[in-house]
Amino acid sequence: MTKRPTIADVARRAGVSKGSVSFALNGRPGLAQPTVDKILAAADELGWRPSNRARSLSVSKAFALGLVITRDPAVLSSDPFFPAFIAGVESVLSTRGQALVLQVVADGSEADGYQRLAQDARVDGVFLSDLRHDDPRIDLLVELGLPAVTLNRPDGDSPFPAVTLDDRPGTGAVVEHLLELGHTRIAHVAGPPAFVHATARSTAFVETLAAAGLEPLAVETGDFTAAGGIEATRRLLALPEPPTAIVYANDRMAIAGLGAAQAAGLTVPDDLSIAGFDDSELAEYVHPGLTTVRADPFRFGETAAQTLNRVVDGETDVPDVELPPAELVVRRSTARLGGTR
Amino acid sequence: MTKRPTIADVARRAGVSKGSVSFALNGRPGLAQPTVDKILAAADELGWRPSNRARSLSVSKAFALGLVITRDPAVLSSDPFFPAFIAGVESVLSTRGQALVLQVVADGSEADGYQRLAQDARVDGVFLSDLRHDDPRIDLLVELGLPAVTLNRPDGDSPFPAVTLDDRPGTGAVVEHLLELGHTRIAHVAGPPAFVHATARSTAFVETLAAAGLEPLAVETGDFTAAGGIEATRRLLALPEPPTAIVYANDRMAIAGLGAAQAAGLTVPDDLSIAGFDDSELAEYVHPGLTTVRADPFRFGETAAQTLNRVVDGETDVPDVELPPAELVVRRSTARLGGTR
DNA sequence: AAGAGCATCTAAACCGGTTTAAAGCCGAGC
DNA sequence: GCTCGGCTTTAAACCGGTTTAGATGCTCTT
Repeated sequence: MTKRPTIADVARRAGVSKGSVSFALNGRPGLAQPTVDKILAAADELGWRPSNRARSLSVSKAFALGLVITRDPAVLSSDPFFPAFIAGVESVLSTRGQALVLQVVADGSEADGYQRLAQDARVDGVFLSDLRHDDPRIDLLVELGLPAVTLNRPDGDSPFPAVTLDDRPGTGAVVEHLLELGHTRIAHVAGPPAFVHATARSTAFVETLAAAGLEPLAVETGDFTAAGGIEATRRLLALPEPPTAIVYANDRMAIAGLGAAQAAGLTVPDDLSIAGFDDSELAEYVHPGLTTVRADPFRFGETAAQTLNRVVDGETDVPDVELPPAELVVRRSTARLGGTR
Repeated sequence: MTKRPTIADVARRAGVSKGSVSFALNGRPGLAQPTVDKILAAADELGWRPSNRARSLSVSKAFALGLVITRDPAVLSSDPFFPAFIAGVESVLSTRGQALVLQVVADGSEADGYQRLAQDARVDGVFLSDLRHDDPRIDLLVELGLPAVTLNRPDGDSPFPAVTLDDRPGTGAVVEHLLELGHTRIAHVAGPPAFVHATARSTAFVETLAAAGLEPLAVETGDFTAAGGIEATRRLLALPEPPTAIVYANDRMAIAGLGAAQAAGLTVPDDLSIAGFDDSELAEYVHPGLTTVRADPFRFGETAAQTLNRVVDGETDVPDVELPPAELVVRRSTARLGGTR
């Protein structure tokens, strides 16, 4: 823990000027090869690593990306998406010497989070997750001049590239799977309609049914939490003509719904088929195993980080990236109506 | 998005020197009150906020704290601890203008994470989570000269303050609860013995039974994941004399175990009582609701951040902080042996 | 009236890099 | 022999703050 060497130490040792060291390190042309070798050797011997702080100041970059998440349990909490997404992001950042700065903000005040990250100039760009319809954060970020990448495509104009993963094929596959099993009274527990991914899932639900000439038995709006899943399920089961199958917009609501159905004396899947979305860890292990839809949040994070870095690096017209759609995972929670399958 | 004002702009506007502005901002003595007012007014009019980067460089501080987590699903994934913990940490940092830097590293190479944070001088201190017995990270951090706070108390010597939350009373309460319900054949599914909190829970389990003159029916080692919970549960149920109650070291394993028991044709709690640890979101909503133990990870994060900041601020001999122990939450997954309760 | 003492403020160095303008050196060309 | 131009290299400015040494001006002693 003696003081770390500075660029001046390296310069002195190599017998050159600070500027030359900087040039050598950054691979700038204009230095003779022997000089470069000499400098790099000296740097190596001293174990010198350029100071991020000094670099930050002189090149006006933070060498960090930011993620703002709300404290809202509907978004954060035990959502399986974020941990894996973050891991994917990190896998890219660590190779580039960048850091990930996390901002957790109170419900509804996400704007403050971006404001802080921008004002403090902590990051060079941010991930825009849990995109909403007419998301005000887009204009905010434009105003703040903070580069961004959106997770999913916003409905309005956006100057930022989008990394998208189409939820609709997965949801459609769930519905078709249920149709094949003979279900016709199918209900949906959606997420809050403010979220783009929530409505993508619910419209896919409705449209797939429509393509088969059917109408949804009911669409209840949940809030992606387990508690919301319970509530919505109870309402559905209390209908005069209850559904024989329920498609949930995420696993948390589905697992909670499974519990509610069992608590109401129903047997899943004999009396009621249940499907989720996310393929969270527990989906495989509850009883019965939950039929669900699996995406790849790690890759989502990876791709989002790469894309964001392209715009941070000054590239213009960075194209959107479309990830392979989520796919159906069939387990025991869905079965032919009224019997073992 | 015009360029942000610098301290020189403020100085010019207030008709003073840069130094004076710095003094005024930091509340240093030696400036006449009217001058201070004048400076602050000028800063306000310009909307000036001192640059973190410049400050970082000159005072040699990062104004950020770091958290390293492994990509290992046993630690991360849908663990309900981290999201809430992080939210608690943030609640402290945001008031001090600090940022939280996250490092996600591959399994087993946590050391690299701290190394990187230290070498890049990204943070002023780190949280040491998922403490292990004889945790090598402590010596590493000492060597790196990076301040830290440990979550739970390490067994060896440690120069860092510890924020602790005693898991033993909670686990003990679970066992006593089961004893009161008449159980005597009680098994435990522990976490990996390398973790301090895993062994704390299992020794509390064993000791509480011992105090009642009983021995554990069996102690299986899980890995805190749902898959591990399933495995351990199957082994226990396959015993010639299977347990009538199982105490799991966390909710994920418990919920998975619940599924395994149901899949094996058992009715919980009639045939088997099950208890978890964490009170994760789903615990309340699975069927039957999971008896578990509730801690307060948000407060844990808050306290850890405050404590770490004290050492970062240069305070010596920062005392350990003991949080109120986790408490028992009784739900329907535990019942009197062989009957409705 | 001069020096001491104090409160107030400023100039300049400093943190550790990057970048620009210019200087030094070399052989080629006339 | 001298100038020119290209290749290397350096000195110094710069990023935007903090901090220290010292300048300034004022009152108070004596």
